[in-house]
Amino acid sequence: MELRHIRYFLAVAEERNFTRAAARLGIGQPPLSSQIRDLEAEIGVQLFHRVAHGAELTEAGQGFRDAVAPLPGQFAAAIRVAQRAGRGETGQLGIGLTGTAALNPIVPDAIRSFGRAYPDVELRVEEASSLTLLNNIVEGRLDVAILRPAESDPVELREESLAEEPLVVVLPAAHPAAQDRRPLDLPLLRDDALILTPRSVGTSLHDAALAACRAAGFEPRLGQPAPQIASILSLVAAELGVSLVPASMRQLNVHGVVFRSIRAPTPRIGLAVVYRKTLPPPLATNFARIARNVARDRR
Amino acid sequence: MELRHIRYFLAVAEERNFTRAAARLGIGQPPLSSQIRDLEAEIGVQLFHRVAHGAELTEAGQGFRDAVAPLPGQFAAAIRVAQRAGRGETGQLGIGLTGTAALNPIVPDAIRSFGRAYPDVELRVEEASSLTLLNNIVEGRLDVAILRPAESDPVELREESLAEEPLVVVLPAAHPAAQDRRPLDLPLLRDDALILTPRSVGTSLHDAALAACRAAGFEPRLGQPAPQIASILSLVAAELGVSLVPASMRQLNVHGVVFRSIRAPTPRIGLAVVYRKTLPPPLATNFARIARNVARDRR
DNA sequence: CTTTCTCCATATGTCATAGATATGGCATGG
DNA sequence: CCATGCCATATCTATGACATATGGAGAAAG
Repeated sequence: MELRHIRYFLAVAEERNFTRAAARLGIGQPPLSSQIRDLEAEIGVQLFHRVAHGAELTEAGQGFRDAVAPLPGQFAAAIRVAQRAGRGETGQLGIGLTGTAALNPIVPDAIRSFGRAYPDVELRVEEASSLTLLNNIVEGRLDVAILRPAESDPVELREESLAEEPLVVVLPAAHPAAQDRRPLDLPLLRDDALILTPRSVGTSLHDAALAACRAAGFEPRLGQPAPQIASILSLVAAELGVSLVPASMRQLNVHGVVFRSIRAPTPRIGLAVVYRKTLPPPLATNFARIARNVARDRR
Repeated sequence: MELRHIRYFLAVAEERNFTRAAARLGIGQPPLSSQIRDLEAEIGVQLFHRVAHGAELTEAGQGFRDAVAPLPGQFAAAIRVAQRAGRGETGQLGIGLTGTAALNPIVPDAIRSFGRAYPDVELRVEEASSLTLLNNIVEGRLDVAILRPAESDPVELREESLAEEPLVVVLPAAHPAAQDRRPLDLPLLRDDALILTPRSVGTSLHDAALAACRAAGFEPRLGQPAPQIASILSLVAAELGVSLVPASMRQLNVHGVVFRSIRAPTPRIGLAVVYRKTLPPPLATNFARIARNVARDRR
């Protein structure tokens, strides 16, 4: 049995007339009769009484009609579902964020915009280190991520830059350089311990901070490693050292720390949206597009 | 799109492998590839990622699978519905009864048996005059009826006799013949008014009663007509006359009336199940069969 | 790095069958 | 009684579903 038989059957059931039903279906009457006869033979039950003035449903035909009437609509609905999913308007989207990326206002903006543009998409947001996120995307556990891009990121991923922001210095409130509000000369920190997350957590910020110090002409002394970005601020507040962080972390109001911008050449760090180059979920590219738009409008 | 495409799609989606899916479907791999390609072209969306080790569902494919997975089962269910209805195991059955037929114990027995044998059939029982019932059956408003058959019943109906029962006389308790318990000689009633329903309500009992009197050698005097069978007893109790009724009406305990059987040759009246000769609903023939069985077992 | 295996796509031929056309039978109605 | 409307049968055509043969590409194995 094929959908064709159902469509033909329903047409005859509605018209109560083979000839008119055939016309409506755009075929001749004999093939329609033949198809209905085949259908009846297959299910072993007569569906129509052929009477002089047309065709009447039998009891079996009525039951059959009730059972199959919704089927053509379900076929059509399935097609629409597939098309919408193909355009990336439905489904699930797993978004990954790193600790510092989540603090950049572009990120909540982008997620909010996406949620409005694709209300039928189920969002799943998780925070993890850059390396975890990149791995998850490569292996398909995650669709897209916003993070700090690094040279070492896998080549099979597409990274689209969203923004660049300056690094700023974080000092304990009691630090001698904490009172000055002017841009700070990095070499002033040459004697302080530099608190960073381990390079295994995120290469980008780690490398950017080290590179900034070296560009300023000194090799920093590394202090205690911080397990996560947010805990850098706690360690600084505890006067265990100083650190360099993206400017957007200024919005974290941690007691006992002071942020100071850095005198030119100001080191900068990027923010990028990342997804698979091959077979990207349509949702992922849609999300990336919206994130780019949000970033552009903010610039 | 045809059901075939759905079956093929679901097989590939499950096997994640065109070759195995084709084997399971009993066709070759190239035609399967071709059918899937046609399906994708029709809905304009790629459903599978063709990768080295097989085929993976795209987002669209996953949505499509969720939407179409139940369809093959629904086709099968529709076939079963039609087959059951074709065997007369489901649907509605309209049963008509005349006033006197309803009193014969065969009738409730038959309805009860049918309800047990076909629990999925929705029963609709109505009581009306023979002529109304016969008309309703001819015109399709009713499927089957149990009534007192008459020669004048439409030939396009099939009547299957269920039983015959004797007529008995109904007398007012004060009637001179009411005391005797032996079978009564009909001519004893030649001076009493005979109370009957109008011939337009039911020819059978009307004619049978008149015929019995004439066979007994007298022309009865007709009393006031009774609108329904049951009201005959009330009119007799009111001493407006006597009547002849089927023996099964004895179970009506109306105060002030006495039943007496009739001396041979005892007039008899039939009980029959009636349904259309042409295009009888399967349920109607099933009901008639059960009614015949019940009647046979009671004999 | 080459070989081999696996799997899907392409190419081509065949056959089943959906459908067209022509016609006949059977009711109903003027 | 003939005209009309409707469905069934008969026959032909052509689309397309499927089989067979082959190619190409990636992964696994040597």
